[in-house]
Amino acid sequence: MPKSRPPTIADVARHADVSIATVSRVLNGTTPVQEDKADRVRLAMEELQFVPRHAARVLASKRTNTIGLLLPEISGAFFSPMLKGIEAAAHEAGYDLLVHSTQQVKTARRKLGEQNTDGLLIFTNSLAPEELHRLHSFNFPIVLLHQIPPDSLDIPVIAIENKDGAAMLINHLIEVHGRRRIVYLRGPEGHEDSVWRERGYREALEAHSIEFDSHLIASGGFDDEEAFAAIQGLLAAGIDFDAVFAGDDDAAIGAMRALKLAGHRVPPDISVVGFDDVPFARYLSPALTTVRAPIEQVGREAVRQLTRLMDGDHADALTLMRTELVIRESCGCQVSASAAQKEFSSAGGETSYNESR
Amino acid sequence: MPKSRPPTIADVARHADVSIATVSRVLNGTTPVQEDKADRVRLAMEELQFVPRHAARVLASKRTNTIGLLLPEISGAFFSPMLKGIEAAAHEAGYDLLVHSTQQVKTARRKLGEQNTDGLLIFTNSLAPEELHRLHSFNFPIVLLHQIPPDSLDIPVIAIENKDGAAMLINHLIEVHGRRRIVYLRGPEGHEDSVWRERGYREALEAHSIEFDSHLIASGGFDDEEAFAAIQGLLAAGIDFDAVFAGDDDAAIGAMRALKLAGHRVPPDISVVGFDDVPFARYLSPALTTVRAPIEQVGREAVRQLTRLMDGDHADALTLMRTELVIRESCGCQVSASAAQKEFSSAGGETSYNESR
DNA sequence: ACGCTTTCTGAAAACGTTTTCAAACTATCC
DNA sequence: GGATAGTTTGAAAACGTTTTCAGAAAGCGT
Repeated sequence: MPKSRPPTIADVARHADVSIATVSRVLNGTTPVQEDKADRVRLAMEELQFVPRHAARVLASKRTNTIGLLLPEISGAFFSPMLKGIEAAAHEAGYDLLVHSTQQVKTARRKLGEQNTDGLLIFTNSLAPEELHRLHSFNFPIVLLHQIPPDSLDIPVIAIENKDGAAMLINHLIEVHGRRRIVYLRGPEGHEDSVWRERGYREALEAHSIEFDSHLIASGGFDDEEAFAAIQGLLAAGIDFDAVFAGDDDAAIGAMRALKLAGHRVPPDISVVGFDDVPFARYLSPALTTVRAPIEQVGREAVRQLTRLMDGDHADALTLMRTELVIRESCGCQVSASAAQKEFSSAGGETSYNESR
Repeated sequence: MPKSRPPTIADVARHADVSIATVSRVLNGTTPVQEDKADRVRLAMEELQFVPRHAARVLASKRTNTIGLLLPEISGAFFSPMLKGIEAAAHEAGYDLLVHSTQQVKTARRKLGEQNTDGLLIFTNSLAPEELHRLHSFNFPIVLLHQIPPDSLDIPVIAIENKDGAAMLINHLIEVHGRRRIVYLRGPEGHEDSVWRERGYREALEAHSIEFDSHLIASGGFDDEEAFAAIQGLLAAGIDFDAVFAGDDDAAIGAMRALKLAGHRVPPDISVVGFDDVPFARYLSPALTTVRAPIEQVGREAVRQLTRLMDGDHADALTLMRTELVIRESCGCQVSASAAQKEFSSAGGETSYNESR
């Protein structure tokens, strides 16, 4: 007997001498089935190595059991923990994960939208607003990451405390290290995180009666090369500054590099701080002072809200994840030996430090 | 007229006054259709905002247009470029990407295997050998990443030149820096990359008539914490060594940290080298000497081989990606200003350096 | 005009599940 | 003992495409 085609539910039914409906029921546990029959079915499935055909289930049940993830691009140290959180949470909730990086928005629309996914996780800038409108118009489950919905659509959002985080950083630079001319390196065009961080930056300046100086703003693109170039530009233009708040940790690297190359000492001459606390931040030298964003948690939380939506429940309109100041050395602090030891041996919080000036 | 349910191909057919078969044909371009009819169909699709239902297509056509990616876990700096390459290549080839991290192998089997995916990309250790056997037994398209198939099954493999890379590194440590007692930090249990790197390590020692000493082998787990602990263990045990070949860059970080904490200077006292050249490697201090693995390329190549297989063509049994020695400072070399400059301003190759001893 | 290809087209049969509906049993209660 | 309520069950109808098959229309050489 040639094992020609993979077994279907009908084969299982025949083999167990029940109807296909019964097989389906033990498969899904939708309706009780007599124990002996159920056992026969399970045995048959095992023997035939039956694997349900996903497409058929989807077609019949109208549930895809899949969630889609839309991203503008996969890159940076930021991405990995994020995906890890999303994948783990999706898995736990019983969903598959379809990943789409949308250099070209068009194709994404066709494949992930509506019919082919039970819900969508959408990262900043990865979908055009009109498409968002369309999906939202028929209540398709969506959760936005790091992006407030356009036109105040009521789509749930997961974001981090950018403004507060930035303000903590700037306050520290001003209050502890006496910095007053602090450069801010913006992130990519239209990136919301960057906008909020700038807002925190400005508010912190204002709270200390330091006038905002637009010469101190440059574009670092959340990218090491771009930040490098930006700082070189500032230096070449003769702009005077004593600290750099890089848009994120990647940009901080570029900034430090440019400063060192130009002969400036970081931090005694110029402080540099980042944002995110990606894994390598603590290993730079000087170790990077930054703000810790709970990236993996953001991913998990996004899935949690999305599953609520998919279950027909109500999701929180806005989930703002707490950020936490992480003092290391690049701001000018000297981390005490014990604190360093503590950070090094466990990945725990690091709050104890000594001021250097 | 209440817009109750999403439009189907039948609605489009009615709207354009053709049969559903014709709609299907213009959708897929399988058979020529008269221009005017085709236009009517396209118009109707546009007006009705028709989106083909993936599940129905899959069911009818028996092609899922999806490839699955199986990983043991999502983590480390290594992962991001890899996924980037895979996603991009899959996208270009017209496939969707389903990502599964397989802490629990069972579920993965059900959802990704055979029927629900056109092909599978399988990363080291993420699938049990018997399952591999089963899939292979009916010619299911599979490509293995960083893992030689068990029992010499003829499943295509993408791997990197681990042995040569490791040997280059060790040769450099011996020949240029006169190191002779070189620690090797193994990766996770059963990780093939680690095995090959160790082989390169041993061969390089042998080529220089240095006897292999098992005391110099420890387990670093491709992980910064584990490597940290391993080096501390070695130090505590009073093992004498003058260099550390960490299993990968993450482990190198941990090693450097442990050494510094114990008061050893890296590199004058002890050289440390890594493997992979993840993005942050150049930013450590001392900047990490390592071997560059073309991670993103590995991902792209894997997809390329897999698509061949899925098209029924023959794939290359083994694709070995070249690795490249990247000399920086942690081995003891002093990168010249111009070389550093070059590396810093472009991400290009960095081969020029000065020896320090 | 007449057959003979060639090109397009529509009806209808898959594809493999879930779900609805009603029927067939089994208890349970008076 | 009979009626009623509650379980389990199977037949058959979706689900929305692709694909096969045969027929209609159109071109073309004579």
